[in-house]
Amino acid sequence: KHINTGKQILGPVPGVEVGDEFHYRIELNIVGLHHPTQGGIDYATFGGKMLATSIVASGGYADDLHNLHSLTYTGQGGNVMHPDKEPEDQKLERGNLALKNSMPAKTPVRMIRGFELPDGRTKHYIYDGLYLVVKCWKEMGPHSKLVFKFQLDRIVD
Amino acid sequence: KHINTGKQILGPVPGVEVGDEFHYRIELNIVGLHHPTQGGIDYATFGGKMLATSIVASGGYADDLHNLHSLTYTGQGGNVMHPDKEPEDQKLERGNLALKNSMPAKTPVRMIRGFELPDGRTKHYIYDGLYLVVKCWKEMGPHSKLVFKFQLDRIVD
DNA sequence: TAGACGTAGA
DNA sequence: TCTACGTCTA
Repeated sequence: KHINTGKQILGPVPGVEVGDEFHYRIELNIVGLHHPTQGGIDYATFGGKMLATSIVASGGYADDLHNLHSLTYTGQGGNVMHPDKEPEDQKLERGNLALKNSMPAKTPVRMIRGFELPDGRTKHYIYDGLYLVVKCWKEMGPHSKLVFKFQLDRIVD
Repeated sequence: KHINTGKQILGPVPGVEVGDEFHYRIELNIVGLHHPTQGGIDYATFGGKMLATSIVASGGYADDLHNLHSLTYTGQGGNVMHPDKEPEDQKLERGNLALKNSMPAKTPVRMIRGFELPDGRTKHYIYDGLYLVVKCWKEMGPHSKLVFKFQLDRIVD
């Protein structure tokens, strides 16, 4: 199997097929599918432009899984994951900025879906192929703070 | 290689040899050497008595590595690892209690040593064999709070 | 539900 | 130095 070179790439990762299953986030890093061990959005700069390379949708945020080929992904930040901290507006930076740039650039984003096993406590991850960001907008979250939303549709050959 | 059955055992783990090297804490869990993914002291109840099964010495606390066959291990708790929180006396509970019980019980404790690679940021782990708790005491830590100390010596055949 | 000698990347 | 859709056990 392909071993992560540390270099960021857009599109498919050699040696990883759609449907491949992983047990831990660190495995996604090792094979080069998705580098952050906790962060949901991976990105890098290509030709001076920050673009998203992959996202993990594992239920941490209020994503909307329309069907097997389209979903709405929630941006990061704003203390959404920290109920004890003060909620804030999400900012157009880091992963959020990268996902926004990926829309006009029409660059592919690797999708990894996290899911709970029947035991109800173990989580696994499946590589679900390439998607495009087709829409992005801001909306009011449950705490009356701004949250970014990104619609991604599967790339159909 | 042996796969973790979830069951706690005292002494050697089948399939793991002294000197075996691991890249991640989760690997120690998978092979059954040491179950907590962050905690330094693993323990379980055997015949109604809580005993330590393994410890990881990776530099997080102020341990004292006398030589390759003996070291002083610092107990857990007291917010030692949380410089932003208020320091407290460590309590004789959980891992600390298990290590204390292991001394009169003379039961073996698996030792895993963590060390930084030459790159100065990556950490690996080596299984260093079986030790006995030969001494335990309390002392005043740098914040004038009580800290537990445990001296462990390698079991020599 | 919360604590724990975690990890990688910006 | 800090953030991040972690991961395990009690």
